[in-house]
Amino acid sequence: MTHCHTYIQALRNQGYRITPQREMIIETLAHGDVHMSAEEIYQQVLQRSKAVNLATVYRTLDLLVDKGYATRFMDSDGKLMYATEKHGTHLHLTCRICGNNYQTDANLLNPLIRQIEEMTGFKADFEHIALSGICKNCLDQNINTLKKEKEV
Amino acid sequence: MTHCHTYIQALRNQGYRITPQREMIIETLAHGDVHMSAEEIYQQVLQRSKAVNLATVYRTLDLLVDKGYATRFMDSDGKLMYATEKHGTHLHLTCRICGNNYQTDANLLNPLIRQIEEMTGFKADFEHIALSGICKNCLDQNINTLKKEKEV
DNA sequence: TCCGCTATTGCAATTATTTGCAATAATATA
DNA sequence: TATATTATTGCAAATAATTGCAATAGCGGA
Ligand SMILES: [Mn+2]
Ligand SMILES: [Mn+2]
Ligand SMILES: [Zn+2]
Ligand SMILES: [Zn+2]
Repeated sequence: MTHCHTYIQALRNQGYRITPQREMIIETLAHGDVHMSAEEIYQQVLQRSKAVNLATVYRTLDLLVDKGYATRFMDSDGKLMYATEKHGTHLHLTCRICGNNYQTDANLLNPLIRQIEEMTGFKADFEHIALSGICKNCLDQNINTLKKEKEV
Repeated sequence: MTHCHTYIQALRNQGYRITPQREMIIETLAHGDVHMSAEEIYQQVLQRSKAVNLATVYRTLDLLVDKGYATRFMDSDGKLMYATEKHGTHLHLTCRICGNNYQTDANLLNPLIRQIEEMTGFKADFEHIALSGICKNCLDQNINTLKKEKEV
């Protein structure tokens, strides 16, 4: 019993109809790579059945994101990527200089999420977040350049 | 001397050419609403001069984001929005149920950013972040429904 | 099992964003 | 100020993502 069945069951309980398209799309995302684009999911589902449409993939992904079962973020090429939260939470650090992507323990977010809840009552999902900044390598290499920029 | 001149000057110092298009686009974003779409900026710049192209707006906004002078996020309609960091840092909380958008003191992020830097050396920008979750209102109203979902 | 209701799909059209390329214009240099 | 260099622009085409609508098919009830 894998987690994609949890999502499917939860959707059914909320009154959503379970179509073969939705099942295949959810299974593909849940069992595939951590991050997948709509197009990648579409191509994989196509190999199983001709009865899918890219628009349906987008709509199903939207539904999953709405429900909080998946997260969406924009990769460095500007394309939207999706991941189920069951693949583990993410904290992406993207370097503005070299473009490298670092992943960090998402537990770092726990205190932030707890504090937001205490202060505002808002219960933030413990999910994928992407922060941009400058990585250690680039900081070291560009320390002089950066100093000059700051002086402006 | 407004902050848009700071960005323009910084770009010049880095060897970027300062064109009237770039000036107008940067001024418009820096002096306009906190969040603006590329299309909105384009329309405002058009009123000043016919010599702008939407593609140039997108390219200039990309440059600002790359340099860390502006941030980009996707609004609830799926459109990309831009804001200069000089408009103040943001912490958006978007409710998955009612769709409302709450803004919170971005200083909440300070400890997280500090901890990331200590652990990884990555210097995250102190910038616009959007978290999704469920707001207090919706939590209260839907507490039973949510409980049921969890049991699945 | 069949039927009716209506959510969901596929398709095509629309909108949003990106990109290649030739023309233009910003800057450095003389 | 005139010239050379090359980054930037505008345009049009490509790609990514969304949406309206008629056809289809889940699912609950007879
Ligand atoms: Mn991720
Ligand atoms: Mn913002
Ligand atoms: Zn880097
Ligand atoms: Zn809400």
